[in-house]
Amino acid sequence: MAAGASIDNKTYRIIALLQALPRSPQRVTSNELHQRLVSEGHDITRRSVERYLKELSESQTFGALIQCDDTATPYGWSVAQRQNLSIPGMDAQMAATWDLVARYLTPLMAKDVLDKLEPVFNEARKWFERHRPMGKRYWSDKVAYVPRGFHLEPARVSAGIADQVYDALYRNRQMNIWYKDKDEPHLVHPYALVDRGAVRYLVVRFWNYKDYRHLALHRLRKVHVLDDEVEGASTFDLDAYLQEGNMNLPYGDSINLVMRLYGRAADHLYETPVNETQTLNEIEPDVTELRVQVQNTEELRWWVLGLGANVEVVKPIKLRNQIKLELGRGFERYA
Amino acid sequence: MAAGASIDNKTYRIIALLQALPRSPQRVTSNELHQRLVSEGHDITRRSVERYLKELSESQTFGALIQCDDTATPYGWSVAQRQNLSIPGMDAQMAATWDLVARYLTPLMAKDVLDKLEPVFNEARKWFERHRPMGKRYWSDKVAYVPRGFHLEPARVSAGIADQVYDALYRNRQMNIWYKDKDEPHLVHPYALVDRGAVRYLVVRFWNYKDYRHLALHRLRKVHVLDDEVEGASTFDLDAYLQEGNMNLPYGDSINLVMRLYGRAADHLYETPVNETQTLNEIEPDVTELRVQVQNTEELRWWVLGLGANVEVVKPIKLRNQIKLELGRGFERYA
DNA sequence: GATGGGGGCGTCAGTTTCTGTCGTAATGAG
DNA sequence: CTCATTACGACAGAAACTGACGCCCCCATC
Repeated sequence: MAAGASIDNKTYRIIALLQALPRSPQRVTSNELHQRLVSEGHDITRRSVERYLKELSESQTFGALIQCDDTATPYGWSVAQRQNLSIPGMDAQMAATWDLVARYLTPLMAKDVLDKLEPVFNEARKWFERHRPMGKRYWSDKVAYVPRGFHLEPARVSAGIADQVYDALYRNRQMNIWYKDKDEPHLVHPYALVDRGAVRYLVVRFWNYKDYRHLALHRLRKVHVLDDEVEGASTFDLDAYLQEGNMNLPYGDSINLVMRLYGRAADHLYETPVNETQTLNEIEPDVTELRVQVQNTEELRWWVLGLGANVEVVKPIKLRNQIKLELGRGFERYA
Repeated sequence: MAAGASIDNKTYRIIALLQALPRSPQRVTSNELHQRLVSEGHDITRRSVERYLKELSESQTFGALIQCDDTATPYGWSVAQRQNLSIPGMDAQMAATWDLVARYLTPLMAKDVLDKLEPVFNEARKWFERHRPMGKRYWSDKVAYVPRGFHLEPARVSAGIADQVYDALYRNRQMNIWYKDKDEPHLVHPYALVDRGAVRYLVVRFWNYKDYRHLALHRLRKVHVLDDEVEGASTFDLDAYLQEGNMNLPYGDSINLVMRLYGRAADHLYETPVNETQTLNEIEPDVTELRVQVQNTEELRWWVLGLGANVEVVKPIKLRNQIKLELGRGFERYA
């Protein structure tokens, strides 16, 4: 057949094989790989798979990429940690972008998630090393990323815990968890994960209970994924759940904010508006009026308070009074 | 030769070929590709390169990946935008991670940078579609990312501008720039890029001037990269430059902050500390004392002010007075 | 309008490479 | 100990790949 023909060819088989390989420390036997390729439509014998694997692992191009654990039979094949190969290859733009992404994410993301991206960052780094312009500065010495906002350290999640939680969540599996310093495990049904940057919360139902609970991921000491399915996984609606205000998330009512900004406080809003509904009017010298439709959230109050004496909330009256009260009580602390 | 043997084989040649292909809209001719492969040590005729390209572009596996512009001779070959192929392939973990990364970065990064990552995000998305569990929810319906902090829209940079600026910066090339509404171009030497999340600044020296200036990237209307080298590119030290306080960046003196937190305000600091020097003591019921060594920056003041009436700065006295003054002046606005 | 260089592509035959099959030795589980 | 499974060497037929050549077309230059 003409259609199948393109697939039955060493090159395509090898690509398929490489793509079927799992990342270490997972591994597969040649037998499993063979079955997988066959099920994908490749007409191939197991012997060939074995031959490919051996050849690839000894080749220059893939030698570092492919690992074989031959301490036990059957051998276990995998792709080395931290290694990656992309098509198309890196170029200056891409490498620079990954470099930047790494910097953006480092202060933000939990380390265990970041580790998953390591292979790609590594690929970019290797590109830089290979193309290092002689006697010149690295690209990374030319770009600085200094995020705004005060930085708190992300909570640390024990190694391996996150992997298993994600797996259970993905496959809709119940889990046994060891939480905090409790000794006995609890059986839970996981429904969703809410990432707040520094802390991740797992939305679960404990065995036998009806209500949803939130577990901070970094408080899990140990996890055991079971084979039993989560009950009602398909009917749980995360968006709705959050909108109902179940996690104190910044989903507030929509309000029409009117605020006066003094001095140069309004400058940055010209370039980085709150959102597309924003309008700015200079109502008198050095006083700019901001009108914008926003969610009335805890986050908004932080922002307004953080601007200190440079702003004055005009409307809504309720928010105005809240801010006024907060500033007043804050000032009293120092009396 | 045994060493060269592994490279002289269709599979490896094709991998090398694929990696040598640039991302659209850049493109290469078969001739250039041939030369490149030869220079990498592959012993191959141009005819074979042509054959490979044709075959690949018609194949099932790479058909979507490889593009050929045959409107003019010589043909221009490239990898399609938004397409990617990784080895090893995606798995649930990876796909989930990319999904998350995309969500982290979307509110944070400029769109033009994010577009560069699109191929990888796309690969992850395709994985989800292919492995969609029947009748079940998508992974993305199970994970929410709700970053803390108030969100402002990143400034928009015109298409193509950023690419050229990055290119000039990388290759140490002078540029002609059209800034704001000025009609004539200016000749500048670019030295570095400082990314503040919402806004990116280019550190340059104008032709003939000694001092460094900062240009907001989104204010550039047009850019033309020249072939002349930047003067003194290798001696410019970005870190030192920033430390000198040249950009109002949050590099402040190191201070020993002592602060009282009332009510539940201290709770989150137990899980997400400011940094490793932090200590927390409950000095009386509902009053926790925080001691930590931090940089005394604008960012810190925002954070403290944002916490409103729940905190009281004890030391240093100078900061205490600043905050007190700010709260007092803020409160007066509402009188 | 002629001309020439370069590029794309069809063809072909020799050679290389690849593949399935089979056999053997080794390994590990029961 | 036995048996199933695995890794791997060998081989011959089949498939594919390759380089060489030549033709035609396009475009730039004269």
